[in-house]
Amino acid sequence: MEDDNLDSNSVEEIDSEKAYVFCLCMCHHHCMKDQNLESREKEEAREENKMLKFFDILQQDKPEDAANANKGRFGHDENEESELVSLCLGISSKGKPTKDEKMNKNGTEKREDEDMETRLVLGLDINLDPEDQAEGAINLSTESSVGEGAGKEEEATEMWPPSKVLRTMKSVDKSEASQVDQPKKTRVSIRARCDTQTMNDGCQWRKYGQKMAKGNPCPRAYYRCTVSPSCPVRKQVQRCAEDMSILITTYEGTHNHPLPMSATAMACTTSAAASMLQSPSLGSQHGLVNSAISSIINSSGPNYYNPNALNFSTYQVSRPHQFYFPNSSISTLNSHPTITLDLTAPPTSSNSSFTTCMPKYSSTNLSFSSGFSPLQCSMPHQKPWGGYIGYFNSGPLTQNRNQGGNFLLNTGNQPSLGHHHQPIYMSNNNVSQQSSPDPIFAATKAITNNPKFQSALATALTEYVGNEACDGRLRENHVLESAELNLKLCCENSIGCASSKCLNMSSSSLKSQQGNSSIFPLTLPEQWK
DNA sequence: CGTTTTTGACCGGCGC
DNA sequence: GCGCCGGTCAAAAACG
Repeated sequence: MEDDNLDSNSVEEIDSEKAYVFCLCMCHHHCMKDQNLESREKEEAREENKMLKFFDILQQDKPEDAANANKGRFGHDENEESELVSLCLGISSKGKPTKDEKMNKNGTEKREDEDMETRLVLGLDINLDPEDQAEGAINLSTESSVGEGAGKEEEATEMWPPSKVLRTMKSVDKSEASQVDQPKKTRVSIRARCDTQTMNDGCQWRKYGQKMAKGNPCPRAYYRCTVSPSCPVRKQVQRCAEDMSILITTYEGTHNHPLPMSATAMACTTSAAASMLQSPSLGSQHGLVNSAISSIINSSGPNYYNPNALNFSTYQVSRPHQFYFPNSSISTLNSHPTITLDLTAPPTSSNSSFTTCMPKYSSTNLSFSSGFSPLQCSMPHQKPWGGYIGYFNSGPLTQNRNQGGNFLLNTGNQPSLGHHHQPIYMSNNNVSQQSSPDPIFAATKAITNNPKFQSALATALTEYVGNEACDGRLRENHVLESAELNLKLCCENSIGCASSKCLNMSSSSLKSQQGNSSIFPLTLPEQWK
């Protein structure tokens, strides 16, 4: 990331087209061999930096937003809420807690975080420990609970301590042995057709190992997130033994840093899936998933670095809401509860989601047949009504303005089987799923499209906001409405995650640039007003 | 020359 | 205790 020389005038310099180009830059860099494409990537990266800088500028212009956000995630100006959709996910404020600075022990890390101030933080971890939940410290993992969670992170700079350190810790503090009873890190496994070594999910990964796994002729590769040096997130990538065109990517852990916007799609999806897996009722009742969504809000607030970021983690579930997955099961293999999102199932008539495909694995299986990839269009909310065309994985990304404010995406369906990429046309109202699965968006959409999921989320938000977040300034009904709208946006915009900076700027700052087709999907679509 | 990948060694958990 | 297996480490090699 370079481009430190942007001046404040960059706001005017960013035209609408660039604005939605930048979000694509990281989506396909692993797959691009072509020199021209590489150079274009660099250009796009520069545009992303511009946009990030742009966010900071806007944030500086509106310090009250940060203050409000620190009060509560719904603490926007009420007048604005009539125009804006209040996702309130992952806004970074200049008023970040000082622990940010503590984490930035050297200049490099600090700059990295500065660059990512506008990015989102999403994680898989939900702490099942009731005490931690009460504190709003959310963590799925037993191991990573060392140093994770809102109440603990200040002492921890190494989120995923080396095994030697872990061993030492375990030997020192036997009192924590109770955690042994808890499952290990929750994993979210995503099956998707992919002809490249890894799915490009927007994050930066470094390979640290490769092993032959039993029962699979293909080696399993181990990657760790390198966006932040201390990020504990790991992923495993392995080809499916039965179908080599299917890539199984398993995510584990929570990013302890703001995510690049292009990575929020995956993070959002895995977070939602993990949230469902972590439902207290799921363990004892097959197929019945407790509200993933009551877990979306972390009440005591601060996310690791970003106090306003939405962490898909379990807030106290005072009133569990449940919804049903026809074919789900839990895998506790290796003590790792795993939820599998199967994005390879053939399309069905349903475009929402939880289809009735039988589980392929003895884990929580969600089969999605809908279609397109947030891997490529990971920030369509940057310009959801403007649209672009992208390819899943290795195909070239091109852009195409769509007059009607619609979203046009070429998913590069089943790239391993050819390169005839059929475009998917998505209107504001629904998604035509004419092609086969495109991974993460499908998952996100499937999860968030579930009416019960929406209802549960809305209720959870209502409870949360009504009780705590807004000092009584917002009416519950208003919040509920917002929550429902947010959910719709989550689905329609494919990732369910949007920077609230986008929210803040969408109406007042950017209307002139985009007209009705704001690059930020934060203006309320007509049909929802 | 810094970063990333490769790959054999090592470790811990688990079942027998 | 032993062996198997999954996962990680770290030195060397490769890469840009």
